Amino acid sequence: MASIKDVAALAGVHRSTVSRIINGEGVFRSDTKRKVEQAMAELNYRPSAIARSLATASSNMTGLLVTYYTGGFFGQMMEQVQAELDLHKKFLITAQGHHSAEGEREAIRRFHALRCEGYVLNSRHLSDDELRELAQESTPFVILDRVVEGLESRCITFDHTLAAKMAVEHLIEQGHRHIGCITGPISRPSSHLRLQGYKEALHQSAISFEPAFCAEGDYGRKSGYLAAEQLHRSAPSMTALFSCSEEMTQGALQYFHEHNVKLPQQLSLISFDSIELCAALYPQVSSVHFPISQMAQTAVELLMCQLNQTECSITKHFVPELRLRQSINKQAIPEV
Amino acid sequence: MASIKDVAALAGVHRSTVSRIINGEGVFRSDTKRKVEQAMAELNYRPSAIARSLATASSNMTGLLVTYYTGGFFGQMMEQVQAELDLHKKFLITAQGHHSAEGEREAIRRFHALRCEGYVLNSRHLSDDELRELAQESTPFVILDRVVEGLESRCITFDHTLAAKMAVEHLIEQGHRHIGCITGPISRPSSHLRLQGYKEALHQSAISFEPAFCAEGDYGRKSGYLAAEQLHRSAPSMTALFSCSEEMTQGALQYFHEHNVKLPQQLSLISFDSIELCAALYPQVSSVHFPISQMAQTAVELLMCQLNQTECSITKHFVPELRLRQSINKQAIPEV
DNA sequence: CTGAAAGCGCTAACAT
DNA sequence: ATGTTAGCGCTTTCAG
Repeated sequence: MASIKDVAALAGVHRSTVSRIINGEGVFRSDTKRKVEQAMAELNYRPSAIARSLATASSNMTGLLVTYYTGGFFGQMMEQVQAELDLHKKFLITAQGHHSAEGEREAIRRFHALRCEGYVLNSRHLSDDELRELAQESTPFVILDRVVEGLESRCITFDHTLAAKMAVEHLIEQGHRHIGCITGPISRPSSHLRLQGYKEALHQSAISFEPAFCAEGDYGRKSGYLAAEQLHRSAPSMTALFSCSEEMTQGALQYFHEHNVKLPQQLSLISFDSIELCAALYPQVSSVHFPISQMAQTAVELLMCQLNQTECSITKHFVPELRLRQSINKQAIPEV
Repeated sequence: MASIKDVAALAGVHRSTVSRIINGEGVFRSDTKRKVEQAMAELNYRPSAIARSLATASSNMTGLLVTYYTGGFFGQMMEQVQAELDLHKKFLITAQGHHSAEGEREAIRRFHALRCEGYVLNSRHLSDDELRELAQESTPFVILDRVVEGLESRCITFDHTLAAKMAVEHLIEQGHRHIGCITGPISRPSSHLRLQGYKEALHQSAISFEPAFCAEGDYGRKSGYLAAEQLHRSAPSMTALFSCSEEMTQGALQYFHEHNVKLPQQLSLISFDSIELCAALYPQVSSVHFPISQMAQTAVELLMCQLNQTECSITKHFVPELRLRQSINKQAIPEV
């Protein structure tokens, strides 16, 4: 593999001249420039990003931690982060946390070994303390979709509670009073927040919270199917349902289809949605949109500001948006 | 950031000793080892993968080219490739080709700049010639899901034609004779191969090929919806349908749901499937499975063999497998 | 068993 | 406008 030395030799100039020409620093005699460019072409020379990193003490790499590569949600994140990094001519290094604190730690170790200049962390399992500790070190990072006390300036956040509340409020406005909920795993903070929003909406309309109207899933499709089954049994009077993830919604729809529950005639449905899967279901499902793409993009922008030490006043907090589709019916409000 | 020098100084030994201890090369006095390990811990030292790359002339990085990060298909590929590379303690560098030859070229340039030791290419737009040219250079690579003449030893392949043929044959065995097809974009080789299989199956049973029974999509969901609509009009006698991608199948199902076409009562359906999306649809859709995960894993194995110059006799060719689900009905075979 | 020295490919003062 | 020199953090002979 040709190195800068070979190019210099072939062009009959010094390495540093080649380096300068590559980086467009300074002014050169046009024939020197031509000779060098010719030599580079001839040797199919590409500067080694690695050697350059070492020399400049900057790797030009950014680490992105996601839980998995599969699933549209993480795909969106990677896509956006890559696009934004491309703009800044930075390399992307991805790693998976695999739903464990140790996995996430390992990912960060990898970024560190590669001397990434900054990280975008969609961390779900590192404790707030551990994250605060990490903030003591010199590598800047941004936390995507999580609020960590003391690290507010690095957090890109979304109001999960409000989102859930808006969804359920909408159901209530349509006249529904018997509203079920398929939650995520209760152990996960985001699930907790969403359940909270469900409860708040009910409370606000003086509808009592019934455990029989809740079923816990794991955000996965299969669990949505099972949760739908459970609710079908435990809450036969249910006329509307709020599902905390698009995958679970898909599973639930599968169950309802198999058991001849017609949407929206017999049951209205609204769902959390980040990757616009809800529009792909049939019937198309109304949703509250969780704008992970924009959040991911913003995360990179914020990180770049930190890297350049520039002040930037970016919106770091995102708000939900209702997207109404075919899955909701009005319910006659019962005479009291 | 602490360097090996700092560790050496703190431990009171030479850099090279530290290096040897890190890499477990040679034998050391136990107290030297202890001192060094203590110093490393104290400084939170991690060797720089970059400096190491430069010194050893091996980056330990592998490049993976995919078209996009989104979409379950590419997610699967990345997931498997990462898993396999983890086993070999290699770093993964991903890049997107964005459905253009120039995009794919740019991705490879990036790998080259990073001095990746090898590439896994899911290339769709580079010409065979360009790939053969690339093979002249010193970096080994493996081509995932494509056959390139002259590069057979580097290709991990799948029999798309046979897959399509098996799917349609199954429909025919169930008594269907009026079978539609939603194809991928005709310009893409894989689409062409699948359409070929459809035609072969028909031909083999003496069913004539009718253009009105084919609609072209772009492998995306929306296009599946539109194709279903088109076929619904142009081929009203159709009793069974073969869809060339799972996303298009999802779109088609959406259309049929909206237009009250019952599956499998009024229409039987079979689909290509790689990420097991078909089992998530309702009704669950029968499919021919395209084992992209295993192929991706195998691609890395093959690449590692090439890197280590070891002979390995891996199965490079994969075959389709039928997965029967709820979407197919028997059709009474008409009396002739 | 450990130290000394050279070098990987590049950049960045400092000269001239 | 270009050459000289040193050095980034690590590995790898070669000594001893």
